[in-house]
Amino acid sequence: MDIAEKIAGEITLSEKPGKTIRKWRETFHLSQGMLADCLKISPSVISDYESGRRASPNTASVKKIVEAMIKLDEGRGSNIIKQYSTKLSNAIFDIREFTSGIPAKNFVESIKGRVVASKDYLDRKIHGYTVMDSLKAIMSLSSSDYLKIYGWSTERALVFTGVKYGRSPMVAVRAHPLKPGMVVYQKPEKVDGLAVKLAEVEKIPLVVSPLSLNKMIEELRKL
Amino acid sequence: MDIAEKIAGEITLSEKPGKTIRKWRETFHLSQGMLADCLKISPSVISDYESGRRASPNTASVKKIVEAMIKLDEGRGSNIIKQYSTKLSNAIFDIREFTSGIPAKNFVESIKGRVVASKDYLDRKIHGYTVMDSLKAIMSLSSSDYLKIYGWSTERALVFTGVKYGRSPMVAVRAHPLKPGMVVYQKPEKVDGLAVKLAEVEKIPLVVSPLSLNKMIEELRKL
DNA sequence: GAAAACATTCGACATTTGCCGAACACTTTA
DNA sequence: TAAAGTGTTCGGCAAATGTCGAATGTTTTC
Repeated sequence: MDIAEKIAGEITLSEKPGKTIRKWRETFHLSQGMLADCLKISPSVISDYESGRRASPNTASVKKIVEAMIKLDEGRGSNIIKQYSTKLSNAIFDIREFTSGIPAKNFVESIKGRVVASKDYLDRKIHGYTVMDSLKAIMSLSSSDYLKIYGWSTERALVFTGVKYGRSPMVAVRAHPLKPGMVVYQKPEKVDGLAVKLAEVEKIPLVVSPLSLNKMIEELRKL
Repeated sequence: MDIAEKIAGEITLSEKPGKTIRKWRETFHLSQGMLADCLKISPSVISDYESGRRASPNTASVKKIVEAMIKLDEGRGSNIIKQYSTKLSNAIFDIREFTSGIPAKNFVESIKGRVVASKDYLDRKIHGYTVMDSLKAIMSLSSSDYLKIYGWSTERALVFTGVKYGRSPMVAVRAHPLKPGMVVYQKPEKVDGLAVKLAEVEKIPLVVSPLSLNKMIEELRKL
């Protein structure tokens, strides 16, 4: 279930689809002109929709509009979800997007990591990372905050510090709809068997790094 | 986000809306005739939609169809999510919807429960419950499966058995977008402090029952 | 204040949809 | 096998939509 589906569903089920279209356009901070340009149609079409001149747009039109809004937001690198990031908690030590994807293997090497689960899934690219304190993150971030730690891309490594056995982070990852490209535990005492199993089921590489927090961030900054 | 929105969104975003309409109609085990009767239209209309004769149904039609499907399933007391319960892992011991909401306090009393967190939020109604094995559920249910354990209503009690300290279930609840009306631990050894904190943050009553699994189910069946 | 950006209204019209019902086809039940 | 239940196809047609562009209005920027 992604955001496109949610928006499309909401528009479709609305008594006034046009109003809902406008609501979402404004949420994305898009002008009618931008939307119309993206769709290569006249701006008056968007205005007609939003005013309710057409009481019941067809699915093809709604689909095009929703997809255009998402595409435009993506193109600006500041999606609506990121706008809500201003209130990040102090659970996050570092969060970065790479300018281009880093091979997962290189990422693991940079933190002298050892893969303990889903080793077969290291052929992917990592587009960013988030370093956070395990307990604080779980304590302070509810499910709707998770998109904050994912930043622009879910193709990222979630790095948990303050991990003893690492069961809770993997449970949280398991329960949440969005999945990271990799999970890293920084200097755990030991890795919990259930965490390994959950990582295998989710096909998410689970990596252990022996570096100190500062050293690890230092190395990640070099990527 | 409810299931109507998901279905409507999926239909709208589909390249072949008609096929998706059919998929969901069959998922609900409804005949075209039933759907047509409910909507007071000719069955051939439904057939035309599903065949794709109309490439792009309008939002009003999709809305009516989706709402009719949901209404018909409700009227039969066996919603589609419940039907998936037959394929649920053996993590689920019991799942039920009440015909009307039960006061949370009565629910707690029936299982001789003791509230250990969010006691102030017991003024709500509980519309159903799901009894599951904590570890098995976490292991076998990913985030998209959570709707299975929630049944038709999220206003339900999630009852976890096989709980030692109860941290993982609360972590999972914390991470997931949908929140239950109550969380119950059946005979835990002890209750983990973080679990209590998470329950307080989420404003979800956390209840401990001293009953055996069978005894507790027996009592819940009496509600 | 002027220009640019953004938005609205509305006539027009080709195209598509919502819906009907007749005729037919297929599947299930007794 | 016959009847009942379910589904399909398609001609027909009124209504609605997608879209244009001209004319107009509103807001923002310099």
